Amino acid sequence: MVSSPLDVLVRKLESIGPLSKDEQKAIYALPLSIRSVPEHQDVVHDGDRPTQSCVVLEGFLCRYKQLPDGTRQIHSIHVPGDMPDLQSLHLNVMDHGLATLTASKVAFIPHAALRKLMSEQPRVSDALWRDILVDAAIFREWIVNVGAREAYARLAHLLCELFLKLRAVGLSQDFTFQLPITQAELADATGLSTVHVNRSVMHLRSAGLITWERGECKIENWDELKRVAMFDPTYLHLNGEAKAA
Amino acid sequence: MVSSPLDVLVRKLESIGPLSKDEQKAIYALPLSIRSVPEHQDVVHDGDRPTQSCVVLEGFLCRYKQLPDGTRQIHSIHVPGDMPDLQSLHLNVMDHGLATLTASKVAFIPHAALRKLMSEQPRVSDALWRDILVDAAIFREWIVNVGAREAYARLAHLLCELFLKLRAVGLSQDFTFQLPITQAELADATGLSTVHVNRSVMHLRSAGLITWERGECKIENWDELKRVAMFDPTYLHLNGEAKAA
DNA sequence: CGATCCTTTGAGCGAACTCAACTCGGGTGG
DNA sequence: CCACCCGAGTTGAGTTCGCTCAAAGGATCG
Repeated sequence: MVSSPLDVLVRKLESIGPLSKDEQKAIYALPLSIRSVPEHQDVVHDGDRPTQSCVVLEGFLCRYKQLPDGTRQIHSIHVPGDMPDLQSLHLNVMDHGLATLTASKVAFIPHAALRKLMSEQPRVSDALWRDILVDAAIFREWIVNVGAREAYARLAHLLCELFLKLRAVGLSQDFTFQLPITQAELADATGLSTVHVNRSVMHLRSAGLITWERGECKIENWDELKRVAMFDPTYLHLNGEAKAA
Repeated sequence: MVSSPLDVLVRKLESIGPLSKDEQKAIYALPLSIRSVPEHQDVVHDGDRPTQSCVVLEGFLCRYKQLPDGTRQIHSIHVPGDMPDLQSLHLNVMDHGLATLTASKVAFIPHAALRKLMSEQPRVSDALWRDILVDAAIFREWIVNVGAREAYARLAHLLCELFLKLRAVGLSQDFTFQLPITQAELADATGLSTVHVNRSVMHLRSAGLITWERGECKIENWDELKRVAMFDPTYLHLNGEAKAA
């Protein structure tokens, strides 16, 4: 059993659909440049024209836009295994920023190597495309989240999603996962104020749905959390085994 | 000059990047089944497993989700030239519905024919992928819209986007375009109540930014509308000529 | 020429916001 | 080793944006 920095990427892709040993090997053979990035720092800037795409190896990243009036809206949170700027392969210019939420380790892969891989390994290509499409499905659900759910349910939904994403790559046991981000960042992700995020988190705690201390979050009542979140995991398009709760 | 029902699709794809005559011919050669759909009717249901994808030829469609509590959130509005369920090519199950907002004409293309086209015409394949990626970019902007903009700016932004999308396929002259949808539908798209949409629309009118009568909308002050909307068209990834305002 | 759907307006309410202060824990330097 | 400092979390009070409920005008169409 080989161990590669890209194991987590393979696990992620396999959470959507299986890959053969050969296909996995082709992924492991990708040329990488690995970089450690401190917290709260841009990995890719809005307006950049990247020539490589990145894979999250460790830590949490987010994609965001900053409006002229100063508000920042986070529109996705990325965990190990994600490729948050894969779209730069086809869209030349970044229409948003990509930043670390926590100190992270990120692998960069030149576009040329990715294109070569995708043309030589059509099933890997399919897997990457599916990944992008699931990403888009998550965006859709986030529109629903910020547009249609009240604060309490909105927070609950975000936690449901993060939990399943992390578990799919083996980063959660017993309904427990690392959540080393601030409430202000949750606020930017949910379109709420920090104060109101705090009140909603307190409410989730007092309702016995979660605990969250020192960056570790535990879901204490998964069924009830899903219910108040109106959470339907279909949009994550996880395969069977990953889906079973 | 041939005229094909898919002209509008070619125009749409060319608004993102050019296509050769051969590539256009390959698109025109796609097998179609064209269907007229009355207003307010599902074209594809949530949970479906489509074996074909569709192209909007005439009318307005939307993608939406319905929550258990009854609220409907629209997460995209589609105009002629759009392929609103292209993702079903790679994601088997629909995680949302696709419905007409107005009486529409829709062309269905079997997945098999699309796959064949995409394998034989790599540049058409690229164009379709770019289309999907622009779609995802629009989702991201909608997250920002419902999450970070106040009602007035939110409506303004939606109008800016619709205008540019319609103009890109030749469906707008002189800042005028058909907008035959109800305020209740705008409410579902913006995460606002109908009443508040109405007040915001009235405000846009009284500020001299738009007129909107009998399904026809005219932008009276494009610069100011863009400004109040905090509208930056980068995310639409339109090519140069289409971008020029 | 009702019937119906959409828009418009009024009034009161409530969820979420802002501003501000206080707490707590961890880090840092004197 | 302790004082302090800073960022994050927490809590209170007042405000506001957007919501609900309700009803009155248009438009459109059998």
